Parts: sequence; C-alpha cells; structure tokens
Amino acid sequence: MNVQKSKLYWPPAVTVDAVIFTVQEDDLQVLLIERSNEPFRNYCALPGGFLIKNEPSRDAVARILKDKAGVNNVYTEQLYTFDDLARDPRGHTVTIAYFALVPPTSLKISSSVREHPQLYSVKRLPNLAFDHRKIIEYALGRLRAKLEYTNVVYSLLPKEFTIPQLQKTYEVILGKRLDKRNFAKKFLSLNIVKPLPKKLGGPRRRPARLYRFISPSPQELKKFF
Amino acid sequence: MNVQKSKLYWPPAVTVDAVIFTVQEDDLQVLLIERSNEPFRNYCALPGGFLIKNEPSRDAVARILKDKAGVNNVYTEQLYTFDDLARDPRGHTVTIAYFALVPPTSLKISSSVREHPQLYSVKRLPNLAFDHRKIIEYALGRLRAKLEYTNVVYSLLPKEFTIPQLQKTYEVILGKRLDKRNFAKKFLSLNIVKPLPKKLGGPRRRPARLYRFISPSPQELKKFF
DNA sequence: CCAAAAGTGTTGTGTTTACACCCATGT
DNA sequence: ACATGGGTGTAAACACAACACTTTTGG
Repeated sequence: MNVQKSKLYWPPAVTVDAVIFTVQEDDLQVLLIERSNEPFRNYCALPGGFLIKNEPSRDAVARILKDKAGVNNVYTEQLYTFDDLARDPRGHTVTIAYFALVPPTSLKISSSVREHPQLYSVKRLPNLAFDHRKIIEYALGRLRAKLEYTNVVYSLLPKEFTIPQLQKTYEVILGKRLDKRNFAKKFLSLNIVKPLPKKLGGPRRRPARLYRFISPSPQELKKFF
Repeated sequence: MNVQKSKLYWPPAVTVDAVIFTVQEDDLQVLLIERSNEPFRNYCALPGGFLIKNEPSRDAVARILKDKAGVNNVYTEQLYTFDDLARDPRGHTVTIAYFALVPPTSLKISSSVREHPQLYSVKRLPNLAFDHRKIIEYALGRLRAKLEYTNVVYSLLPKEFTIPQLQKTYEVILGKRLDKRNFAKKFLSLNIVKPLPKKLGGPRRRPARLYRFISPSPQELKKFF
C-alpha cells in the first residue's frame, strides 16, 4: 500500500469496542471486561480490540461477541467512531464503536473467559478505561432514541414474552414509568406482535398472555413513546 | 506503538470523506472533486483524504472544508465509518465519513483549486469513485431525518432569511411540497426565529419579512414534518 | 391594472394523555 | 380469603392535515 509510505501519513491504530446491552433483573446492564494489559491494567473496559489483518470492523465485533458474550447473530449496529488524540496514552487510536443487544436468555458469560466479562448495571458503572464511559453514554442515548421509533426491543427479549415484560424493558431503558393501559393499547395497535394461545405463570399471581414478534427483524415505526 | 508489531494486527489505512451539502438554485447540491490520482483517476469523488500524522478526523475534515470549499466553522457531523474490504482496490481502507452543511452565501469554490471542486445536484450525480454514492445516500438520509427533529436548517441559510426561503429549503431536501400555512404556523410556533423589522424584496412581487434564528446553534426539537 | 408571490384562520380528524376498577392465580 | 400483578375503556386535550382568499409590490 504505497499510500502508507508518505512522509505525512502515518496510520493510526484501529480498534473496535462493543457496548453489549442486556436487560436483566429489572435493570439495563452492560458487559465489561477487566483489562489484563497496560494501559489501564485492572480497569474495567468495554470488550474490544485491534482489527486483525484485512478484517472489517463488523467481523471484529462478531468475533468479540462470540468470545466474550458467547452469542452469534444478535442485533449489532455501528455507533460512532471515537478518535480524540487523548483517548489512548499509546498514541493515536481510532475506535469504531458498536452496540449490540442481547436477550438475557442467550447470553453465555463464563468467568473462565480471559478478562472475566461481567454484567454491570448502567446505573452503577465502575471507573472505566479510555473514554469508555463516554462511549457507553453515547450508546445509551442511541438505544433510547431507537426504542422510540423502531422495533429493536425484540432483540432484548426472548422469542416469547409478555406485555408486562415488554413494558418493563421500555421502562428500564427509558428510565421512567409508563401507563400500562396506554402502553398495551399503543403497542398492540402496531400489529407487530401476535398473541399466542399460551400463558406464562409466575408465583402467586395471574399468568400473563405470551406474545411473539411477527417479524423479528429491524423495522422503522411511525413513532412511539 | 508496540501494538502495531503484532503478527496479526496490520493497520488499515484511515481516511476521511466529507459530504458537503448546500442548497442553491432550488436544488440540494453536493461538492465533488475530480480525482487526479489512481485509483479511480478522473472519476468524481467526495473531497477527502488520509489523516496526517496525529491528526484527529475532525481536524482533517475542517482542513478539507477549508481547502475545497473555502469555509470555516460550518455545521459538521460525523456520519458513519465505512470499511468494507472491497471499497478500495488498494486494500483495507477505513473511511470516517462526515457531512457538512454550508449556506450558499459562504461557499467559496474556486476552479483553480486542485481537483476542481464543483457542485452537483443530488438528483444528477455522475459516476463516483469508491463507495461514494452509497455515502452520499447515507448522508442524505441523515440530513432528511435531522431536518425533522432539529434546527439544523439554520446552517444552510444566510443569517437573515424569509419564511418562503426556509420552506423552499425544506421542500428541496425532503423532496416534497409543503403547505405554506401549516409550515409557517408550525415553524413560528417553535419560537426559534425572530422577525426583523426589515423586508426582502424581489423582482415584481411583494417583499417578504426577514427572520433570524434566535440561537443559531444545534438544538433538538419536539418534532416537525 | 395586472402578474406574482406573501401572508393569514378555521374546521375536522386522529393521536396522546390521564385516569380506576375488576380478574385470575397461588398460597 | 387474600395478596399480587394482569387486564381492560373512556373522555378531554392536543397536534395535524386540508383547504382559499386577500395583500403588497413592480412593471
């Protein structure tokens, strides 16, 4: 690549970082690892790393999702590219940040994996390496916005779910309570979910009807909440 | 940077590309240059280029805006990072794409500048180098979306403008006609512009009142069109 | 006085919000 | 029988879309 021989051009390093969200225990959680190398050794950080030779960033993210979260084929979207000079003490490093949404039922976190991936509530984040806090905040803003005009929520829920679960997911991410009558009315009027004959019971309470997304793939919607 | 010595890591090249929009002659236009080097020599392309050493992408875009469009301090926003392996025949090249909005009154295009920057209507784009058509389409989608929930339109207009000019800008970008009563009503109710005592005349017609944005800086709005 | 674009209100329709009670189940 | 959360409808406020005539200017 002769362009790289120019006196002026010097390639910055290129990494990817993944903000992996899931909703569990009535809380929005992010997957973080504990760095085993300098810089920021022993700090928590987003899972990520350098692109390997001729690897597009999308593939790098898929690799990380597999390694750190044990998942394939989850909703993944490019977020933003961060390249402040100050973000990495080693020098100019460009990171292409992605966010991914994983239903709690398919996450496979193993503490034997290198750097101990673990979920943290977004409400109680530890100190983070690099500019990773900023990246998470950016991702959260994007997620909130997308909840309101797309059907992405399907990618945070199991295939079959109840309206109260769905509503809880919205509430936890948006950080506010919603009226259940209005919620059900609006969501059902979109005709993107269908009721199943079954119901889901819980301890000591009335069982809720189960639903399924008619087409669990990304769609834009008129509007939402 | 020892990370770059790894057997596996090989830095892709990093470039920026700028989609510079302006509205002129009742049309949405993009600035394109004619490439003087391989690959895609003599094809039209977005202005852009490699990052120079330790230059953040934001600065690189500002440099390009200055060189090719003769402007400083215009609305600039990072768009997306494109890194398909196939996008550049020279090898893995990541481009961080930006879009910029320039009022026609401040654009300074000079045909003596290298690679002859020129405006093209987005309705009649020539064949473009690399994946630049895709980038322009992506930028156009973003611009349309942003018109509807932000005040960005201020960055395409001169400081003083009339309601019909404003409406025309919306119409040209959204590609549809709007009702002028509803438009004026809605826009004025946002309280983001203030009327000036002056009016702007045109040939053989009633002059229109001039307005100015109260705060010409990016804001989110409730909703729009 | 004529051509051309500026300016201005009302009404009907659909969407959003606010709000409270009964139901099904497990213990 | 009771505690817990599931399920459901209506009315008022608001936002949006449709629609036509009068005004101001230059020529």
